[in-house]
Amino acid sequence: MMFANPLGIRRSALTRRLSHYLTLTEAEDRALEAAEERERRVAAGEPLVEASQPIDRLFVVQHGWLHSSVRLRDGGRQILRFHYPGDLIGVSSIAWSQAATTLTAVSDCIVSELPKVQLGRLFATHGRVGGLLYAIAAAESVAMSDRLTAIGRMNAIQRLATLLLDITARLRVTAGGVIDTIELPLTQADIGDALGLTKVHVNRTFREMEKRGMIARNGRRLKILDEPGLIDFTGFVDRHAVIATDWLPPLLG
Amino acid sequence: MMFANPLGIRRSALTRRLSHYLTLTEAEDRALEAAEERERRVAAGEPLVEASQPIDRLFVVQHGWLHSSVRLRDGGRQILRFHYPGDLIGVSSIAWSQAATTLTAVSDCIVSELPKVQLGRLFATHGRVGGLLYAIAAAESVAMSDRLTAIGRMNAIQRLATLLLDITARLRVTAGGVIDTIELPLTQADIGDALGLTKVHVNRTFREMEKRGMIARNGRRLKILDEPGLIDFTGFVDRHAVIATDWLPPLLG
DNA sequence: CGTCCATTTGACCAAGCTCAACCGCCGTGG
DNA sequence: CCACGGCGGTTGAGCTTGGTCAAATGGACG
Repeated sequence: MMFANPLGIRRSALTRRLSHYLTLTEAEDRALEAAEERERRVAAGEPLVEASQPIDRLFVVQHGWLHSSVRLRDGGRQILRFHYPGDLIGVSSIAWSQAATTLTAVSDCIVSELPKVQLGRLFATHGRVGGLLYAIAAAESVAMSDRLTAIGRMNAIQRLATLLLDITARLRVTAGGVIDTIELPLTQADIGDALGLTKVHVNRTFREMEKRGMIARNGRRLKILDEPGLIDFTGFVDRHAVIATDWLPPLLG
Repeated sequence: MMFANPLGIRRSALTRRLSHYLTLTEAEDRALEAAEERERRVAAGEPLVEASQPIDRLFVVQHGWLHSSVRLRDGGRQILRFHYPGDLIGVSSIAWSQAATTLTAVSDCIVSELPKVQLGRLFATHGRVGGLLYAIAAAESVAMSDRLTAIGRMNAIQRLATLLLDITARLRVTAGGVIDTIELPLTQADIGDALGLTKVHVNRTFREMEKRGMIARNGRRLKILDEPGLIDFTGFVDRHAVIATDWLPPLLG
């Protein structure tokens, strides 16, 4: 838990995110907060969990960015997803007792621990919350399908454009307001590993997008100049803004 | 439900698959069977659901193969996943009220319908089953990460090899026994759309694998000649064989 | 026997990769 | 205070993998 919690004040980023989608009962809120244990800090670039390491807990991102990745035999790397505040991460360890992916901090991070056993308890006693977690997992799975589609069937410019649009859309969920400028803590090598491109080609693609007036860069600050145009160009769909919860049953007694 | 169910006889493929991972109580078993509604047949090549079509239910594959895919602006297609008996599909409709992907029968199929509302009820009343569904979703998400990695960072031979290994591994869950020969109902164009390759290059890659003695083909019957070799060659990991359930709480009451 | 569709093959093309060098910024140590 | 080293970004030259276009083959089925 974050600490003794007079409802509404300084809750876990997970609880805050969930109540963004669904009004939680006091009991559900308390159960969620109680499931989380001590916090950990991870400095930018440091690993939180290494692939194939035994693990019995998940993590909730409270602050900062991380990514999950895998290393290949030949030294290559694929970045699978980025994780933002409010995300429940390390989910692959639910299905097995070892981590399937490496979790690495992109910026300085704060995460809190959520033991699998606590999650199991949560599913058993607050099934509605379980259902909501399932829905969020489904949405994230679709977001990953979008990345798969981009890598499988789009050229470099479209891949990069969808990534930038996706990051912006996800940040808006947490930040609330209207954002069109983002501070990218990623290196071009990171972006390449996420998009299935080399860092050299990521660089050329960035410059090409600038030349075409799609984006403007200033250091790692990046501004999307024509978002509707990019959305049309890539067929991007925002998977983060809304999630249906109408199918969850009304509160039990 | 399939029909009135004296436990153990002719249950839904979903119930059978779940009990492969976890011993279900009689109540859980009954609730699962009751959640499913009428069955539908879909002929090979026919769509079951079209992307962006409004939908309020999921489907359980009872028999046959399907795939989920998206179409691109330029006419291209990306196949995201294949679905086999025992799979709960159309999960993207949980997060929204319309389908995110198109579901198409690869072979002649039987599916049964599972309304979202029933799923919600299942989560609320049988949280342990909800947790198991969550674990399976997590495993499938990792399997999709593997495909992402293959498309993003591997060459054509490795991509095709991992796909063949993955299909074989998944079929073993349902079929039980030791399989090294599979009947592929997919065209080479389908395989290309799943791997981010053109059908022409899929063909060349198949021939190259034959030439190297990795596989043997006879019509659409395909035999993997050196499975350990291929596993080593690709770094393949079987994501289907086992799923941890130890974190789920013991039965309530 | 003809039609349709999947598979196969060839010739040529191009997006993105590799290798290599260079730049610019920043933190560190002398 | 400045020199040095390292990392990320930038750019060029040449190459490779896989794409494109087009045509031929072959099997299944009415």
